[in-house]
Amino acid sequence: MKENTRQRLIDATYEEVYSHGYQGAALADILANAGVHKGSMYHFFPNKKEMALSAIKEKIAQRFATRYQAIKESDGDYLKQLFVMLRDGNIRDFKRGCPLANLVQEMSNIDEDFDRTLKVIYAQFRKVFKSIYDEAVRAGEMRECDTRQLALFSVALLEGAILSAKASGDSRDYFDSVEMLISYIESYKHG
Amino acid sequence: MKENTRQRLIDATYEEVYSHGYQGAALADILANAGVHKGSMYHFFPNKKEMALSAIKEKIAQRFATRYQAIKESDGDYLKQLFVMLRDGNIRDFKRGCPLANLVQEMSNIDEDFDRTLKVIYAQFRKVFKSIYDEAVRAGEMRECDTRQLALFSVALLEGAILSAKASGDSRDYFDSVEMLISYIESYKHG
DNA sequence: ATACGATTTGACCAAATAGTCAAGAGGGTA
DNA sequence: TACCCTCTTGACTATTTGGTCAAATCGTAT
Repeated sequence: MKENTRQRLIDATYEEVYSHGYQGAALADILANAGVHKGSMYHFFPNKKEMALSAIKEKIAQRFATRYQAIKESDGDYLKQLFVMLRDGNIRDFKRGCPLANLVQEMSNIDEDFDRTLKVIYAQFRKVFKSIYDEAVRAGEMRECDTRQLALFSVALLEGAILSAKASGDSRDYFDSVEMLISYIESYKHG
Repeated sequence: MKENTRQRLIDATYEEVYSHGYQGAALADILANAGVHKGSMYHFFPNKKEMALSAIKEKIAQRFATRYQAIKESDGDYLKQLFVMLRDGNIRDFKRGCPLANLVQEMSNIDEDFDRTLKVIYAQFRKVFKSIYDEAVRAGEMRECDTRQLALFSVALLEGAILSAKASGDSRDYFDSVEMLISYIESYKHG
């Protein structure tokens, strides 16, 4: 039962924070959705902030890692797989945007602990992209280039594309942006 | 005195919301910074939300409009001017990020009134970019292309670049991203 | 069965929050 | 001077917030 309760809290916290931001996340709602009482929550976490940080670390980091790590660790067609993933609208929630970007925008300049935590996750995110490009270069799918820069550019555009769709309320803005990114990356293909 | 008070409230609200987000903006702090008493504020605005929406409209919209409008309405070297602006780090606050993006991320999926207001500003933003590219095409600075798409791509990357710098705490991420965008746009130059 | 640490319960608290309001100050006009 | 409308003052309220705590319960090992 112990791990169950803790996990329900993590899940509910992640959802609440994703939907309303950290500052807008009401502890009462988290508890109601998790079906956990207040005192019980304070048995597992010292306060709201630590619980939110745990939820972020465990949910977002893991999500990014598994999603892109799979591509990196496959045995070929790295770029093709990356493009499939970028084009997949089903893994995105355009209404709510990017969980990581939302939190960076809201919290990075407000709270040091959030800042530290988000820095790590964001760096991981970029690193995974770089790794995929490194593999692609090694496999001869694209020519030698500054993969770190390309990863930065890709992540920036990806985040901007998600933001555009959220701002306009039109998911086509995401797909159009991503399509342009893909054709840009394709210009790095062998040739 | 009347307009003075109102303007101080708008300015202080904008700063507070920019720094802490709307949900984290404390009315008490806004009032203290503006040097205005509570009842006085409620004479000018019906509530906190309307005051914030007014601040957003008046400050952000105007800011974007004037900043980019000037380029659009100049008489040549459109791309060159745009690049100068993009490269200008002095007009950016990398710690706090983009005032528009911050609010979109925080509020678009939470509150309809914010959503409507931000949609308008974001559309304006993209439209100004498109207009600059249209002028550049007309002036023969770049070849015919889908300027709407190019504007979308540019704005997405710009917002992503600002986010990257905020997330990593390193403004070079912004400059590097923007440099890549510029060289991409230059590939549209006549030839 | 008993004991004991890990969990759960829900009432309670202090602080902060946005918003209200009645009284008054100020300045212009008749 | 008297009037009136705009604006200001600051005390007050209702509500929500995150957080505390002591007592009850559960689960398991002895």
